Amino acid sequence: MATIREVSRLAGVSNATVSRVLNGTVPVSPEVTGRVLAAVEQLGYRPNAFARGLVTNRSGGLGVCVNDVASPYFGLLIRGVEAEAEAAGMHLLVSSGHARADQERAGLEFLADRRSDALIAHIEALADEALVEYLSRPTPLILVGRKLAGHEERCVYLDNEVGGAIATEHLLQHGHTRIAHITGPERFPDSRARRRGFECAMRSAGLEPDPRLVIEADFEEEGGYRAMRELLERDPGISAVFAGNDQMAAGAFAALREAGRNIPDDVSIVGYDDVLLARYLHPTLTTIRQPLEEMGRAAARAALALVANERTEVRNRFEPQLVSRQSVSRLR
Amino acid sequence: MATIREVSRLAGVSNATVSRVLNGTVPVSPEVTGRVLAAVEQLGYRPNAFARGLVTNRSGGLGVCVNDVASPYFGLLIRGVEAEAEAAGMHLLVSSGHARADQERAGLEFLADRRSDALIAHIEALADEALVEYLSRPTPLILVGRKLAGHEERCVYLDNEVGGAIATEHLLQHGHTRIAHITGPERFPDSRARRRGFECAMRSAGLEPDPRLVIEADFEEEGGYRAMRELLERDPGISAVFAGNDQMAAGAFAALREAGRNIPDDVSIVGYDDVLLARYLHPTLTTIRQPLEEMGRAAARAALALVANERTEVRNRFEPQLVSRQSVSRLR
DNA sequence: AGGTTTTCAGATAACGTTTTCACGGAAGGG
DNA sequence: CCCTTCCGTGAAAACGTTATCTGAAAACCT
Repeated sequence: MATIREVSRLAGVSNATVSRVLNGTVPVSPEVTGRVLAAVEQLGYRPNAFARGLVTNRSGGLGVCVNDVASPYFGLLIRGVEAEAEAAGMHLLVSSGHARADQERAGLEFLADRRSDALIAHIEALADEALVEYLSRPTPLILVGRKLAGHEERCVYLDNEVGGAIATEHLLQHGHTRIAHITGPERFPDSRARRRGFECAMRSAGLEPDPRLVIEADFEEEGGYRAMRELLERDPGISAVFAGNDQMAAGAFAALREAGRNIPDDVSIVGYDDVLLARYLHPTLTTIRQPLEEMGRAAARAALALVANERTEVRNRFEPQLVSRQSVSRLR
Repeated sequence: MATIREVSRLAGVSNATVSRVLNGTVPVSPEVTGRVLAAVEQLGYRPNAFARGLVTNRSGGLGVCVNDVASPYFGLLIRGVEAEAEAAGMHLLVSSGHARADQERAGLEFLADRRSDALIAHIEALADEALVEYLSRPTPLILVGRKLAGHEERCVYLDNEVGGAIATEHLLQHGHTRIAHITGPERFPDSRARRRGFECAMRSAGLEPDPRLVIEADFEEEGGYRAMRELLERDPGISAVFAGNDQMAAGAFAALREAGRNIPDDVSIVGYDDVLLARYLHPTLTTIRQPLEEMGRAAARAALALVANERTEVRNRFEPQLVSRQSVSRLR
């Protein structure tokens, strides 16, 4: 690979001048600029990112730490981040935390060590205190999908309690009262918030949520399937289900069909997230939309602002929104 | 951030010794090792990746260029790459090409400039000649989902023509003869190969494929929906459809349902890819499985072998496989 | 015991940029 | 026309590692 020195020799100038032409930091005469550009072209010169980073202390990289790159949920999030990063001429470094504290920790340190200019992380396992400590480290960190009290400006989040309540109210409004709830893993703050929303909405309607109708699953299709079977056994009279995410709702679909129940005539279902598959299910799934792509963009903008040390105003708080499709009907 | 010099001063040794302890390149006495490690710990020292890269010319990064990080297809691929990279202590740089030649080019150069140790790319728009040229560049490149004649060892691919044929034969075996085909964009080699497989299988069965029953769409749900409507108009007597990917099959589902056709009793459908949603559709989708995650792993292993200059034997060629579910039935 | 090898650790030279400082010449002001 | 300001350029000093080259002491032979 050609170096900046070779370019400078060929152009008959100093390496400093080549640097100036390429970065546009200081005006250089048109004549010299032309010679430099020609030499760059001729040698196919590409600046060495390591050397540049060593002196500027910038990598142009945005670190992203999520659970699983292949899940539709994170796919959308990353797409948003990527769009914003690309527009800013930055690239993405990704790392998976797999929702395990040690791996999340390793992922964050890994990305920071590689000198990401900033980090965006969807952390599920690490405790609040640990995260607060990370917030004070030199690499700017934006948390998405989580709200840290006292650090809201560093978080891009959505009120899952409100989302859980909206989902539940939608079912209540359709006349349902025996409503079951399939939650995500207890250890995820999101799961707990959605559950609180569910319980709160039930109580507001004068109904005491039956603990036997709340069952924990794993945010996966298979878990939703098993949970639904268990629920039908516990109470065959269930007329509606609020699933903690769309994948579990899809599993519940399968279990209900297997039990000969029609959706939505016998049992209504509301999901959560509005990932792609919600529109592919049959009947299409009524769900709570999280504007994931937009949240990814917002997180990226916030991160980039921190890097540039700008006081850009970004949107931190997003609202869950009901997307009404075909999986809910009025109780007969 | 603490530097290696500060660590060396605190430990009362030279910076070279600290480097040796940390990298284990040369034996160092236990006593000195202990002092160094203690100093590292005390200062919270983290080696500077830029400085290290500058001298080793390694970044520990694996560049990945795909169309769209959020699509289920690429999600699986990336998951495979990521698993293998993580095991090797490398991290992922990702960039989107959006299936446009200029962006694919920009993505590859971007990643190479950032000194990825190797690149893995799913290139759809760039021509073969351009790719061959990239193969000769200093950064090792592995192509996935594409076979470059004469460079098979640098490609991880699947025979889409065989896949297209398998799908079609499956429908033929169920007695169907009026079979339509919804292809992906003509400009994608994969689309063309699947189509060739379709036509080949038809001819082998003594049927001349009707060009009016082959229609081009965009690999998206919406495109599949429109294509299916158009097909029904052209020939209401179609009894089976081979869709170029699962998303378009899902779109076709919607169009068929809208037209009052039952799947699979009135119309049978076969998809392609076996992404997550194939199992969520109702009825579940019979499709051609591409072992994407495994292909991602193979590509990563091949790339890592190139970096290490090893002659590791990796699997280049994968076989498409029929996954029989509920969307195909015997012609009545 | 004397010489030779081995072992461990220090000094220092890269690596390829950006940036600071200095300097000569041109332009501008009185 | 001289003095000052400004502009464009070059020389050289970082930036923080790893790796090479020495050197001193310790261990090993005969």
